Amino acid sequence: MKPFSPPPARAAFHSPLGPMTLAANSQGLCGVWFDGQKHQPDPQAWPHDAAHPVLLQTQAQLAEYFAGQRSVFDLPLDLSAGTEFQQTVWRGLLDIATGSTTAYGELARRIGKPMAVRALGAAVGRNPISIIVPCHRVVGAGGALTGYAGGLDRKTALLRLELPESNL
Amino acid sequence: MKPFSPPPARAAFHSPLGPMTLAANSQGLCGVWFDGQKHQPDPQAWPHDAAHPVLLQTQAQLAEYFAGQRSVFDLPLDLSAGTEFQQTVWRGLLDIATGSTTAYGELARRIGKPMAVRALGAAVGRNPISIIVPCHRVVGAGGALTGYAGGLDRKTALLRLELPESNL
DNA sequence: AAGCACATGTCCGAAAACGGCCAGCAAATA
DNA sequence: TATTTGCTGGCCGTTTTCGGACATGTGCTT
Repeated sequence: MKPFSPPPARAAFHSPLGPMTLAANSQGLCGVWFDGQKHQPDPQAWPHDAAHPVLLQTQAQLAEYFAGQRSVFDLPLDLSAGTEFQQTVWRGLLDIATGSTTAYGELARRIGKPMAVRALGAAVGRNPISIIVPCHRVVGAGGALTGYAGGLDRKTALLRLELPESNL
Repeated sequence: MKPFSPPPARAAFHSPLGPMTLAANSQGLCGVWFDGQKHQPDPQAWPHDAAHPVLLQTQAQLAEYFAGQRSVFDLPLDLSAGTEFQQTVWRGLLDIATGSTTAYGELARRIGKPMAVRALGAAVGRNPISIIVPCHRVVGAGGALTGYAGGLDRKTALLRLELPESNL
């Protein structure tokens, strides 16, 4: 049986790219998903709690982000749901600045596992905290947008939002 | 991810048959193990809480039981850790009166799964709440004490305690 | 230029192994 | 003959094991 972990809570967020679900526990924000995206856990799994402080902050900062008025998030995050490798990858994602992109291979090198490129791809795909842990900023070696759990359309839209003058 | 489940707590109990560990959550008692027995989860997994009301009641009732002054337990139980089949089996165990025994095959018939005798044996062996869910009262078809997660010695001792005039 | 093999960690489904059994025989006792 | 003792095979839920598939990139072969 697993060690004790505090009760989580859930709230909704309506983004320009569709409805989303947010999740948090006492450690911090632990989930941000586009409803219906790949690998999303059952949203009913946690009790709804519109008053959770972290969820309120998240809603506010996401709204600013989509309005083009925020490029850095300031929120407590809980990534402990992932394996050690996954957490390493996800923390690596946090170092990719808004407006820039990084290739899978480059990121693999950066976390010290240059050979685990493909495994890294899988880990990126399971990132539980969309947008805030910016998995959408990882692209193929040639610059191609190779995949996104929320759908390539959304990946394109997010990058376009971050780089208005780009030619996506 | 699993549905929300409240924080558990743990306490110790010193029985005449050796040290034990008790565990409870807000739903009720969820574990009673002889320390070191088979299938016991890591005792450190939960925080120690000597003041938990259910644990206190359990300690009191177990003490009375070992003193020969209690044959029926009155405690809230949480069996939800098991699969559906296991829970059915465990609930079946609760119907075996103190001082009596039942064969594996008989119990299988009683829960409506006469063919699942062997699967039932496995489920009985994983009973998380020793003594109070009386898995020690299940014996082989010929009356032999075929197995016990806490060791056959303890099984014998428990039955002898419940049936002083028996010839075990 | 296009195709293939390989490296890596995790998840998921399928398949196989494993029991706290028991009844039916066969063979070994008395 | 009348009891034991021992092996065999089938029962079924759970656990364990195993084999692919992946949000890729490099290097070597056609």
